[in-house]
Amino acid sequence: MMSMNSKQPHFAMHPTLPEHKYPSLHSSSEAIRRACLPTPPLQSNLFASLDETLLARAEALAAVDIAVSQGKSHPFKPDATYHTMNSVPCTSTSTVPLAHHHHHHHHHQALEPGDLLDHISAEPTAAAAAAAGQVAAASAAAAVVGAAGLASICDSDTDPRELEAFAERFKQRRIKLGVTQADVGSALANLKIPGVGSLSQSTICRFESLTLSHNNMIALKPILQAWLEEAEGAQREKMNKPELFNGGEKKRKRTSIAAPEKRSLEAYFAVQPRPSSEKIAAIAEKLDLKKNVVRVWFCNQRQKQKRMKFSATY
DNA sequence: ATGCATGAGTA
DNA sequence: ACTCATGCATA
Repeated sequence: MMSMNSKQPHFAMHPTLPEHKYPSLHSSSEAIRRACLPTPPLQSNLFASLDETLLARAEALAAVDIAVSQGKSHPFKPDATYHTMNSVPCTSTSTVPLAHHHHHHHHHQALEPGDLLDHISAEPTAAAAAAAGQVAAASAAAAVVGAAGLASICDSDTDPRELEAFAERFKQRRIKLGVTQADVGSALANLKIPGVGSLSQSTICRFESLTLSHNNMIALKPILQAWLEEAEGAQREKMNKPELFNGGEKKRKRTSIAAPEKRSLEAYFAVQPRPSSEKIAAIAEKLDLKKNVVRVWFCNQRQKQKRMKFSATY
């Protein structure tokens, strides 16, 4: 008696449609993103296997940053770390979500010191490359689709421009309907689309602002499009009631990493986006943060790099 | 709107 | 132990 109300079997791309699957959506798109990204001038560890060097350097950078910013603004640091560390292993916050699945190829986890490349010359058109590599997606309407159909869907649905345009239209029309992002999220469950449950306000917001991965945008588009059409079609109906109240559940406390620590983390990240477990531990200790907090921070940071908005995918 | 977190699926 | 899709909590 604690979690069973909220969301249920989330939409999972297309668990009910075994017919199509993304060929190699990930690998290709990911590779493209990396190739197109500004690629920060890191890899400074061609010989430096010394963690200390990196750490020190990163810290130095952070220090400089701090000094500069505060040198003309505040006579002293705003506030030290005040992160609410609740050692409680949120195991009770089980929200029973998703049931997705994906598959990528491989990505070297251990970046060996001596890694070159990273400076791939920009490919002709990211869009073209993406279209070529990503011959998939389309969950809702993907029912049958012949060769021709597939081709067309491919093109229009994977094009970042189209996605951006759709996101814009979506928001516009959503507002026109006088519906909030949260409303949309919960209303999705009413669509009764196999494998599609409700989504949070967060996700709808991120869709509209393109702060989701390219693949995620592609997967969500048909679903939101379907909702939009439904909603506009029955523009007279009354929305559902999100009657959601909590019966004394354990609230999750969000950890807050103070600005100074955050700057340090960013400095480390610039040098080594994928620190080893040991380095993470070292960083955690230096910043007086829990190791897990640091680990998660890096994970989230990596995800951010892949979001549409900032990925130079186009 | 966004930061930190969870968990399924992988490798 | 990572990636990816998502979400709760919060600014």
